[in-house]
Amino acid sequence: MRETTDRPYHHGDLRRALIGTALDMLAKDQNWTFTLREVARRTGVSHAAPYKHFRDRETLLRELARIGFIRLGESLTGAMSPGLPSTRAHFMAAAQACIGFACQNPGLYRLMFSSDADKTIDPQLHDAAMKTFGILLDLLERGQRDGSFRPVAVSALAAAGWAQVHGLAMLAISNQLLEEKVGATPIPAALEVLLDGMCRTDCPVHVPASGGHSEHTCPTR
Amino acid sequence: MRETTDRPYHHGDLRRALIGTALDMLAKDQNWTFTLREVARRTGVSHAAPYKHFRDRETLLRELARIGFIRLGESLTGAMSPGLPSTRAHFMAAAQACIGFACQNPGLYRLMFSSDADKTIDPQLHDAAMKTFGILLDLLERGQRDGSFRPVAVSALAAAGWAQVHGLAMLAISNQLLEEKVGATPIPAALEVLLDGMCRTDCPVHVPASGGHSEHTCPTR
DNA sequence: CCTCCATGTTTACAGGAGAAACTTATGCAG
DNA sequence: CTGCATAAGTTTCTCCTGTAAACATGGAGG
Repeated sequence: MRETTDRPYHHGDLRRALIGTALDMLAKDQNWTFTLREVARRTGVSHAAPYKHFRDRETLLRELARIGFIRLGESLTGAMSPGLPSTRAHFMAAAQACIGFACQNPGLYRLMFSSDADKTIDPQLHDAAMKTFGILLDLLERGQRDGSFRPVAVSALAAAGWAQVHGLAMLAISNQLLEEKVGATPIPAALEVLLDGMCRTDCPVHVPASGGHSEHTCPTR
Repeated sequence: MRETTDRPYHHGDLRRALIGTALDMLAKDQNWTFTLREVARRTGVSHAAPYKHFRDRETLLRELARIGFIRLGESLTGAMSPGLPSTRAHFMAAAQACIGFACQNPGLYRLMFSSDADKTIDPQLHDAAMKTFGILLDLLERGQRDGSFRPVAVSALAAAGWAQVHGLAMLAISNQLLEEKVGATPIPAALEVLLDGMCRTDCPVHVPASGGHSEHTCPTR
């Protein structure tokens, strides 16, 4: 990469360079509040140059989000090493990887799930998000096949697992998981509670088929 | 309230009026991207007038977040009518109320949990957030006392429940709960799964003792 | 060699944050 | 009642952003 040396008027691959700069800034900031002009500045081009590659600021943001989903997917698959003892352990590893990704890339993570990254506008972004979500679905279906997870609708498990992980991630990066509220190790603790609800036991609980939830008999201690 | 009639130079209660206008805008927008000038404009004062009441834009945002926590708390207590059959049902009602609050006030909800509403800066905001969180804690402790919830560390239940509800809320207001991903009724379905993990059964599962396994320190900015 | 065109740059404009200086009403001392 | 200190609003200013339009440059194809 020739960076500060020549600058031959035509950058060569400005699009990629802008994305790289923006990702760098996003990797440290919280709020993806970076300004397009500063991205251009740090990339060493004029403030209007980015408009030759992205129609507007939001188009760049969506592209960043798309890359974020791809990277998150890589983190997830990387975390689920086949050596783990159970599907439950796989879920745990994937969940922690997802939260770890969020903590290491708070701005990017927030962007990915913000309404600025509107998936109804950009089909490629939508595809990337769906593909990453598919990793979770695959894991859940595998867990149901091997008897680890309860035989409820897989979409229910997906909603629960996703919401839990996303919620922990968002709370973590917003610094809301204060010890006075949720203890010293809230993330594994919360995940264990959820997994207790997802995992099969020898006394299966009700099936949340439609609206009504059946009565729970809680034996006295 | 004399609003558009006289305008006697001194508004009378501009601070409250600004907050009201901002809340109105927040109640409809998604992104609390409102500009301070527009708040002033809609309130009918000059663009610099707000600075007599709020040091800067973020100070106003924190005040809005504080009010949001108070209102959310009212929603929660209002939802837990004493007629409900079980503590589990109380939790379910409170969770749905919280998510409903978020869906009706997406901008405000997002603001409340964003890093723009930095609770380490404003003690009053911190207090309001803690007070609302206390409603959840009380519910969980009550549930443990009456035998509904498992006798694990209450902070684990709190982390799990909070993350689940917050995650569902954030996903819902970001329009991420697409049916193709999580089914038609993801919110009750996910909550039931979690509650199965929180509630006591005749075969209690393991205890996630506080000797946490993995490290997840999130760097604060 | 000349000309086209993608990719740069400069210039221009509307709008926002916030600071400083100015204006108006109000309350209080005498 | 007079006169001023002060809180609260207004005007004006500077610096910044997004984005459009006009202009420049240099490599590719005739």
